[in-house]
Amino acid sequence: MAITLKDVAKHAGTSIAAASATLNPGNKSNTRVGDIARQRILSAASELGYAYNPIAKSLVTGKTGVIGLMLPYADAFVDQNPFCATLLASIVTSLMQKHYNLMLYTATSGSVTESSKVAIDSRVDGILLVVPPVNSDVFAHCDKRSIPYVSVIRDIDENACSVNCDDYTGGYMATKHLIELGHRRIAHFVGNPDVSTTAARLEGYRAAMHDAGIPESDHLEVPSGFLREPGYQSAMMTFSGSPESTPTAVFACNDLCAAGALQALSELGISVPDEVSIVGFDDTPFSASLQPPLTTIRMPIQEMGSLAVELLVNIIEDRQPTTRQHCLPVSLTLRSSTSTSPKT
Amino acid sequence: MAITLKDVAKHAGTSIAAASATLNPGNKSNTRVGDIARQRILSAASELGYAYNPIAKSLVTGKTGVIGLMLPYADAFVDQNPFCATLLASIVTSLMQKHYNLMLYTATSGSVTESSKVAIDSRVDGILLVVPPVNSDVFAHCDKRSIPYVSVIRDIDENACSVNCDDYTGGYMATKHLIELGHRRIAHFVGNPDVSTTAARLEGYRAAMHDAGIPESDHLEVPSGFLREPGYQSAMMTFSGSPESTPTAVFACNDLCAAGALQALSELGISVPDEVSIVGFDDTPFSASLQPPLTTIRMPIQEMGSLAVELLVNIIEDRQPTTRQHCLPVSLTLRSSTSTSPKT
DNA sequence: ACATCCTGATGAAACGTTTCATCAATTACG
DNA sequence: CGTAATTGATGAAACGTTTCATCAGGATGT
Repeated sequence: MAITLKDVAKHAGTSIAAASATLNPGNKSNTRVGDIARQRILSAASELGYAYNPIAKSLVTGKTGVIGLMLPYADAFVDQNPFCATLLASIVTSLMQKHYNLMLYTATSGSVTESSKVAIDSRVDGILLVVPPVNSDVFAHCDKRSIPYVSVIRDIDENACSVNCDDYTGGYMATKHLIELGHRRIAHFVGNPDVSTTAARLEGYRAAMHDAGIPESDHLEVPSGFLREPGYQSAMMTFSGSPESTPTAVFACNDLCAAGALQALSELGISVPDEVSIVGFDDTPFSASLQPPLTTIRMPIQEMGSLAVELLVNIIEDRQPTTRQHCLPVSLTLRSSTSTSPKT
Repeated sequence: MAITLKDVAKHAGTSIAAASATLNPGNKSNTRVGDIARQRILSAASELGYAYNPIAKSLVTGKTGVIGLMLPYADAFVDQNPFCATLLASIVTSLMQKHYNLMLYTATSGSVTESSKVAIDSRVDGILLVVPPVNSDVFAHCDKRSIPYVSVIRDIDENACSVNCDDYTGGYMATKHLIELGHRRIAHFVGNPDVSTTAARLEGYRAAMHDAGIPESDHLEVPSGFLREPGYQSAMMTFSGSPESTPTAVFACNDLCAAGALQALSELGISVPDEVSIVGFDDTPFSASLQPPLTTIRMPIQEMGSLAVELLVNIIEDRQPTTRQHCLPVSLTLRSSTSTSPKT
């Protein structure tokens, strides 16, 4: 049916080895082929419409040129969080530059390990694990099959590679920004406990509060989540009480959560930022479209994606990276959702 | 190095064929294996830690169990339009249910054909082409290699499968909604000319205007685009003139464009919907987070994704679909960005 | 003139499956 | 009881590459 190297070789009157060496860029053999033969092979190939079969190559080389990307929380993260799209775009772009292809896997929170097995079994050269839940044992499975991996947005043991951003400092900066605007009663809408950034951002918040000498009684940690809906709910609960005991500012665990809070406050008739200030975390393209445009902590999402790819490809190609644990800096993006405390 | 079927067979004292038939679900051969042998093979496999090699299987069966997804406009569409994320989530979910894996490819607008060749050459079983530019000859390449494909959001010739939504009716409904609210000077922010939906939505707009007997002079077609920035620019241009000659409503080509317009109007101090009404198109999760929440035409994005997968898998598995061209209905989602015309 | 080295080239052995053709032994059937 | 069908099982030939080992001949070096 399909045209193979054998057909091309026969048509050109050369050996299969010569045809392989000529037509294939990645050929590592010491097969040499002269100019006359090369020309004949080339024209035979184009004449017959030869289509190269990477499957056969993979079988012998043991490499597929494919890396897997595991995105958990299929229903929520991929669909709803623009952060995911930005990361994905960055990863796929970096990967194509390095001539790797991308196999995409998703999982629900309970099935990360299970789904990762599927990925591992499909013989990818390496795998990128994004936000792997804290209790997951994916890493062990990768090790067992000796598949290289890089974890994105989750610290793991020091032998493995990971790419993070400085969530702790981000939490600290966000909170400090609000404190400097004169706020003292500052709520933190806390993320999901199975994501490792949650704890880091919370710690940053607590540290900033303590460093400013704000008493525990003014701390307000509201269990929330990384989606719009929990942000909405948390804001509804927090701001339905009497105005005196209510916080004047919120540090939301991410922008989506902040968007939900914004919506709730709008419905409650509470003005942002005049009555309540809000800071988010992520700075996705859509955060600037919110009304008011959201002050937030900028995560270097694109850089994280390309760095993760860089690391993984290095490991795959046997260039062990010097630094294995990366923590990228964050910064404060000032927009219009924060202003001085009304009680100052 | 790795454990193969041969190792398992030797350890179990059976033939390779028996081991293959036992350990592999998709085995189509007539090889029969009894209970005793089966048990020995099973335990040998788990004892040795046998890892199945799909590459070898693909080589002989000619199937990879992988379908390719081509997302063009890598820099803009994937990164910025939440519509893309929703579609992607739907596709990958449907695909996993059918036990296919997803290989993701992106391209810039100029390189769709080029990038698709990469996809085709990597031996996917089929390919999903999303929003293929109108002048692209990807289809021809797929045909040449006889790779099945389904086009999403673009009509093509009647032999090929495609999944669309009813853009024409959507444009008509959006415009008619504004007309029924008493608006007569209604602008349409037109999308990019290389996307086939652009023309359909524009036609719907024109038809609704004509059917309402609104004179050509009240039509206002502003070349814009599917992103936030062009929406912003178009609104800035349109609404900087004197209020009398200015439209009282806008039908934006999509929600992102509408978001940009919303931003511009907010900066110009023009109230939505009190002074100007806006309708979008797509209804992505984020459109409800805009301020005011956006009235828009709902595209059945998830259904389109799963239908496209359904069709493609059917073709791959030799069940020719009865209907090849699909056009899914759209509906009007009423939110707060539209109200009666101030001039009524 | 002899050993050495490079160049161009080739045949064949992998890689790990699937599956076809074949076979012996058992069971079913009329 | 003889023939046919079924069951359990196997060896070996694909699938389309890569790459190793080998070789002939010409050039080079001493």
